[in-house]
Amino acid sequence: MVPKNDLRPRKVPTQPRAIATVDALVEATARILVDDGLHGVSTNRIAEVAGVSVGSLYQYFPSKEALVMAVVERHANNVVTLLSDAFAQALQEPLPVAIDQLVSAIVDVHDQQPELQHAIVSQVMTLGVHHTAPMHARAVDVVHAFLITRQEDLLVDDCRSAAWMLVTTVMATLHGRHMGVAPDLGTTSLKVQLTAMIQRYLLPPSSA
Amino acid sequence: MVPKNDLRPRKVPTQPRAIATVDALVEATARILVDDGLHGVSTNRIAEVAGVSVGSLYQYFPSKEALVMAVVERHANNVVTLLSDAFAQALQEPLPVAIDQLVSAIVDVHDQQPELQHAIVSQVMTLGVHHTAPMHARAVDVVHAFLITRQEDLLVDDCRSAAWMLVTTVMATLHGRHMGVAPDLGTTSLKVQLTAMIQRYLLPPSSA
Amino acid sequence: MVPKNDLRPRKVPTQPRAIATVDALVEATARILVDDGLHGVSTNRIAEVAGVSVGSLYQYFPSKEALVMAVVERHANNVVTLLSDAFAQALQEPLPVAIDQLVSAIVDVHDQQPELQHAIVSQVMTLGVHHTAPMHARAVDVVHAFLITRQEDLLVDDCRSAAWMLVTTVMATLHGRHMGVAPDLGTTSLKVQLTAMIQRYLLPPSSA
Amino acid sequence: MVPKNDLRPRKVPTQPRAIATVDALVEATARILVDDGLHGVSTNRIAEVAGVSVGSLYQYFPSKEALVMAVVERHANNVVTLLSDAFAQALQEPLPVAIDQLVSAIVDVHDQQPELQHAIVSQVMTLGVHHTAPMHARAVDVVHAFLITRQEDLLVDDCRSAAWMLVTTVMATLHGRHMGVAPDLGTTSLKVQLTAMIQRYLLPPSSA
DNA sequence: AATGAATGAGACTTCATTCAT
DNA sequence: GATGAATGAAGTCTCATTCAT
Repeated sequence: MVPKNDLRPRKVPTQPRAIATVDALVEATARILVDDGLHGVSTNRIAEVAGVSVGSLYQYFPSKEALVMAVVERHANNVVTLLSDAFAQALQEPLPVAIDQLVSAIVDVHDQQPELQHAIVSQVMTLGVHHTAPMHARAVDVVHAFLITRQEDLLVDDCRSAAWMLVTTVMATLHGRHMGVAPDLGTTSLKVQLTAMIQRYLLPPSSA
Repeated sequence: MVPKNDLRPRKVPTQPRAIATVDALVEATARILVDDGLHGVSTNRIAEVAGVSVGSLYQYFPSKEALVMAVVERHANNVVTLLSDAFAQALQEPLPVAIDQLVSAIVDVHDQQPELQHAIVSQVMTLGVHHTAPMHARAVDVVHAFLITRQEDLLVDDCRSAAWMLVTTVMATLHGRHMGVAPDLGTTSLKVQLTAMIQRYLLPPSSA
Repeated sequence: MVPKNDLRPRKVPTQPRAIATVDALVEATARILVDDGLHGVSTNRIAEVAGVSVGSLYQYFPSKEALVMAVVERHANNVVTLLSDAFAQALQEPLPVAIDQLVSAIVDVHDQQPELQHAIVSQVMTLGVHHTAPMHARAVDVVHAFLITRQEDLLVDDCRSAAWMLVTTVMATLHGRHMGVAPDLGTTSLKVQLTAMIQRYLLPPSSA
Repeated sequence: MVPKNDLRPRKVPTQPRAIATVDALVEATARILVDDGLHGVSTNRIAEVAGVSVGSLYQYFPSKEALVMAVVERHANNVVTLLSDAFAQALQEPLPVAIDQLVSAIVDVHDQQPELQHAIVSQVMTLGVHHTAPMHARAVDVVHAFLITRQEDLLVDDCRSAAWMLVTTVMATLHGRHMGVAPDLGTTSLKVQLTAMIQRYLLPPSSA
């Protein structure tokens, strides 16, 4: 596809005024992404919504893609922060409980800002998967590490494949919910189904 | 998001030459989609690649989006056609075998034109989910119908939710493969994992 | 400096309407160049002056530089055409007369469109010498060829250096005239001085 | 062309720190001019290269053009300083020797900073000749004065025209050298040719 | 005096779409 | 029917300049 140039911010603001500007820009980008999709994102529009001039935008971001990336990263950091507790606790629990708790936590986290969540997933791929793939890979690594520590209790032998399957599946169902696709499982229902699927996939029948 | 105007073709070509033109246009659109992503798709470019004038393009399609939609539909039809046999046969088999065969068939079908497959999934969502959602719904319906006929053999009680879970999961894993995400399961491995997951999800332990 | 991308026209117009458009564009560019200098040349302005839309401009030229280049080339062709006669005739004459005639012809040619002439020389260099250098080189070659055929009558031994000196000198004086520099030699005066300088430079005292 | 507003520096720095700032700014401008041409010169860039803030730049210079002008003037002063000795001495010598010495001195001086020299000549004209013309005129005046004192030994009658011819010719050949135009005379060769041309132009055959 | 954040006009360029031939 | 020249709104991005701190 297109080997996108450089999506890193141009400079990190230190003065409070500048920080506010950058914040407003990222915020505005997220808003537009949610309201109108990637299609509605334009540098002029972002600047306008942020109440800032285009010039300021380009002082901190090299392109509109960089701003979208900033939104993605900010969101990813939120998610990671929110999940770290759940992971820490799950390590202490017996597997069936751990799975239950983790699924629940993940679903809850993604219900925080569902529209942004969905916008990111459905729109950002267009910019080239290359930029979101690392996050997916990171998630796979985390799950993989978790599975290995419990391998003796699991039905699966290939932990890596299993980790990949789990991450992919969980992600997909989370995002699928907001696609307006019937029958649009409710939060509870989704938790139940996901937990069931994962427990049966990972654990021997007796322990579930 | 954006309530897209009208994406249906403007008129159905009857003369052979006209049919060839329309074909070339859709083909060209697919090619560009695969090679450069949605970003590279422009009406002028399509016309050029198709070896046709822009004017002709607008004689048959009201907009660029309509052409992309035509690509999607053509692909969907291909998939449906290829799968119908597998489904017909699976109905005759005992459930575990049926699942095995269906998973295998679906994976194989999606391996037919993986780049186009991926391009469609990763790029087309931007145009608004509204247009791809119906296909997803259709798939859910088919699976739902299938599950209901076998309900007594299944572990699940809510067939609708289960159908949704299955379609979403299968789709996600199929598409995930082409995202360059580690560890990139091979065809066989994917079939094994998917079959395992689904069988355990649907069937009581004894029958698997 | 800057390795300018590609300054060649995008496509050659064949339809009369298109030819008129391209003509108007080049003409407009020349006008602006003369009136306001390179500084005043902008694609929007060119299109406006040409009575054409910007889109049309970009249909035929990849950039504003390409248009400036087209102006330069058109002018160069004019000059070459106008001079070829003079050169043909000068070959028949004894050297002092030939020099006289050639100098006279060149000065006259450059007096045709002095402002354009000046604009080109004073403005176009900024775009990188690379693009005008070939013309200079061509001129040097022509003069070199001429000198060699008469070498036995000349005072100079290094014809190549002499050719370079002559071209450079003649060019400079021609362009210097329009720079508003005192005392701004008149046409006749310039011819006299140039002829004198060149004849004494090239010919032994007796033959001048 | 464009009647440029006011290119004089805004205020003369007196404090050492301020002097250093101004110096750095002019120096930076020259560097950029040489490296990237006028095209690369922007106030922000100048400030950055000079290690100074844009604000400071505007404290001393009213515009970007003013800075470029400062570069030109600084260079011109250098040249004048370096040449004054040569001129003083040349006045004592017999004409052929004087010409020889002067040509040699001028060529040497221009070989000092050839890139800056070339950058100034090829780039600065775009800003409007008006600003460089005075320097040319001053040069013509100096040469004119010189010629008049020796008029009885010269072949020429119109000293003013001759002075103009000489300055224009010498300048052109000096600058032409750096234009990458074949055959790119070497320093010695250029001196020889220039001396020859000028001596024969100015002096009667017997005295050369 | 110096800083550097902010501004915004304006330059460049593309591309969906129309329409005369 | 087909063609492709023409259009111009809209988007991207830069850069000279100001001004509050």
